[in-house]
Formats: sequence, structure tokens, C-alpha cells
Amino acid sequence: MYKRLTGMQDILPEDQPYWRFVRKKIDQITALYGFERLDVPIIEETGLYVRGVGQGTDIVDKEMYSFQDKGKDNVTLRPEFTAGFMRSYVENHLYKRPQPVKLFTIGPIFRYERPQAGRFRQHTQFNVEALGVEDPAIDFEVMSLAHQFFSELGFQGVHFQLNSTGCPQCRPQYIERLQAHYRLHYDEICDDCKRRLDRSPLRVLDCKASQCQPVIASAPKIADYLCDDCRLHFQSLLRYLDNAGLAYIVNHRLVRGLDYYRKTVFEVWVEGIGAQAAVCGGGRYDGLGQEIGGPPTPGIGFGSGIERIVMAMKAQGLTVPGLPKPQVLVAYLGKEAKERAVPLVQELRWYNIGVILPFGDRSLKSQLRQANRERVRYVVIIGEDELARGRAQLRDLQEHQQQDVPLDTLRQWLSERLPIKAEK
RNA sequence: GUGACCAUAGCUCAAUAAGGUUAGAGCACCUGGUUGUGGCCCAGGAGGUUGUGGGUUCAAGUCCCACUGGUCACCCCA
Repeated sequence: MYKRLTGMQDILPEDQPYWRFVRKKIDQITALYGFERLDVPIIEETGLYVRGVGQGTDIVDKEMYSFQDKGKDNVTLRPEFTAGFMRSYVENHLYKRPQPVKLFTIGPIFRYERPQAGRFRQHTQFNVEALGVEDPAIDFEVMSLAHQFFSELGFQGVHFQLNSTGCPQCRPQYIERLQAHYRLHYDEICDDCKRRLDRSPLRVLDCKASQCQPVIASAPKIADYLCDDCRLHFQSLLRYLDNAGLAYIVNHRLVRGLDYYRKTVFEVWVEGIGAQAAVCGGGRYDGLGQEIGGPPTPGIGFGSGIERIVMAMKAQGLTVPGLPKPQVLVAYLGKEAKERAVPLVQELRWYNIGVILPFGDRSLKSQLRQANRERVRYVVIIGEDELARGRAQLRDLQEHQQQDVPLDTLRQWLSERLPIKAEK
């Protein structure tokens, strides 16, 4: 028997209402904010991600689905969207268009990780990117979109974890101070942090080991080391958020694992996805354009995992509308009645009336049970008697009533009361 | 990559404190109780080589080992 690959999952019909709801909200919210859809390939040259995401990051070092194709090209299943977006922006000369270019997409992302609650090797990401503008007002716009998105999905008290991670002007000085601080406490910190100190120093701030907490608490804060440019940018953003009443928590420990982030970084946390909290993570990546060989291009965006959103929605008891389903079942008794039922079902569907046809020549009782189970409103019953008279029994399962109607008026009778519609 | 836990019917679980005959139940499914009438109820039915492979034993779902898979957590992230 074949089984799903580790970390992959099937999205069964019963979960589709959530997915439909989230996708619909994505379409609405992006249209409202003026973001256009851009779809990029699911597979790119490996080099794009190695350069874009950065050597030394976990993604590049151990999480990419990379392989050589039949033409001996080194390719990789996309582990994130932003690098591909920047590639497309440069390749299609989108920088020639009025800036910013505001884009979004939704699609699968692949990372070879050990699965756990809220983490999969393939997950679906809603990505929003605004390229070409440095103005902190666009940082605000992107965050505002995220805020409205989650609020309208039904989440209560949506707020941001927010920080600035500086830029190449100021970050190095801060990192030196941070490393100096950690060297003073070298014996007290965990092994992971000893490793991080050289490879990815900002990450020590994110450590969860209890022994590291005092060292983190006494560590210098990057906010005190930002250059004028970064500080003013951050202050403007905070002001916009304040004025708009969007809640945030400045979290000095919030950092990113990817090299290209500058200045603004933010996340949205929600309850209900196990040890994971982030349902949205993003930031500014002004260095990425040049990194992959394009023009210097400011950009800000976020990614949001749909699986995590759905999981959190369920955990928090958020409800979504049901999907439309047929409201009529045509039951038949006997071979000749079936001969008439099959084209009747076809006809009704052509007139936009959703119909279920039972299969297998089962008893009327069984067909009615099915009708009840599938919660249709009406059952059309065609038997020998009815067939001979050119009529059908029309049973209303909700009102427990039944009437005898001419077969050729069924279409009109039903279409008057049953345009196909969503359940409840 | 590291660690912990888990694996019995489609699903959720049972199977006397440390082995003992044909592995049970609820839900779901099918059939019947009404020559052709749903929900509720009643009766019946189908559905398992107890994850795989070894081992211990007179005897293994139960004990031991390995493997596979899953879950959760770490690393890290959505």
C-alpha cells in the first residue's frame, strides 16, 4: 500500500470549507488593498535560493528539496516565495512599472523538516510582497492588510510582534556588542547558543533554553544601536500603527533566520497550533534584489501558512460557511424508472438545480436514507405507477409532505424554490 | 539531525495487577422490520493475517529485539 510521504498531507473534503473560506478572504483582502496576483514556478534554479535566502541559513543548509534534473540542472522545490518573486520582478522588468509593485500569491512551499504540530514538509503559503518603495508607510500597509485578513477570518485580538533588525550600516556594530556580552557569559549559555554566536548571532535572542534567559534579558537591545535611517523608519512605522490603532508588541528578541531581512520584522501569533505560534511572518528585505544580481530593490512582505490558519481556526472554534450542495435526490424504482431518472437528473442540472442520483438499484427505503443523510430538501420519486402516468412523487423532507406532480413540470417547480446555494 | 511517546475494524477505544481457547464495543456502513417512503427504534450483516520481521514460551494483541510508520518536542520556522 502506498502512503503519503513524511510531512505531506491530504486535505480531505471535510476540511475544504475552511480552505475555501480562507482563499476567498485572500482574494477579497488583496483586491481591497490593490495587490495583484503573481504566480511563480514551483521549482527554480538552486542558486536562486542559495544566493537569495543565504548560505548558513537552515533552509539552505538542510531543508531544501534539491536535485539534478534530466538535463543536469541543479534545481530546487521552492522553500519560500520571496526569492522567486524578486527574480520575477527583475526578469520581467517589473521595476519599470509604477512603483511600488504590489503582489501576492498562494501556493505550496517545500522544506525538508521533521514534521510536528503545525509543521509540514509541504505547506501552503499566502504571500504578500510590495516591491520598489522604501517608505515605512508601505510597511504599515502590508501589516494593515495582514491585520484585517486575520481579523476578518474571525481571530480575536490580532496583534503584531514587531522589531527592527537594522541594516548593514548598523547591524554589525550591534552584533559585536551582542557577541561581547555573550562572551562574558559564555559558561552560562546553552550549547546551541555557543554555536549560534558565530553562525547566526541574532538568533541567540530567540533561544528558549532556561539557562539562556538571564543572559538574553541583560543583553544589549538592537533598538539602542539602530542608525538614523533605521531608527526613523521604525519610529514612523510605530506612529502609523499607533494612529491606526493596530496593536503591536515591540519584541527585541524577534529575529529572522533569513539573511535578506532588514529593518522591519514582524509576526502574528495565534493560539492552537501546538508549540508553534506564528501564523504570519514577514519583514523588509531591501538587500535581496542586489543579492540575486538585480538592481537595488526595496521590498517588504509576509508569508502566512494556510494549514496553520485552518488549524488555529478549528482550535479556536471559528466557524465557516458550508459549501453548496445538491438539494434534490431523484429516487427510482425499477429498470424503466431508472431509464427515465438518468436523463431527468441531467436535465435538472442543466437548469442549475443540484441533484443527486443514487446508484446501485437499491430499495426506496435505502434511497430515502441516503437523501436524509445528505440532507437534501426534496426527493423526486419515480416508480412504475408514476412513470405510466407521466408524473412523479415530490417529497419534501423538511415539511414531511408529498405531492403528485407531472414529470414535465418538475424542472420549473424546483427551479422556483431551489437556486443552488450554500448550506446554512 | 536529536529526544520522548505511540501502533488492535473506516473512526474512537476494550481485551482480568506482570501471557491462556473462535480479538470485543460504540459510531459509521449495508440489509430487513412497510409489494414503493427518510430521521427515532428494533433485528441482523459485513468489516481484523492485532504496522512488518524475528525471538522467548506448551501458549504472544499482551514479554524481548530490530525495522517501518505516526505523534509530539528540540533545532528552526509558516
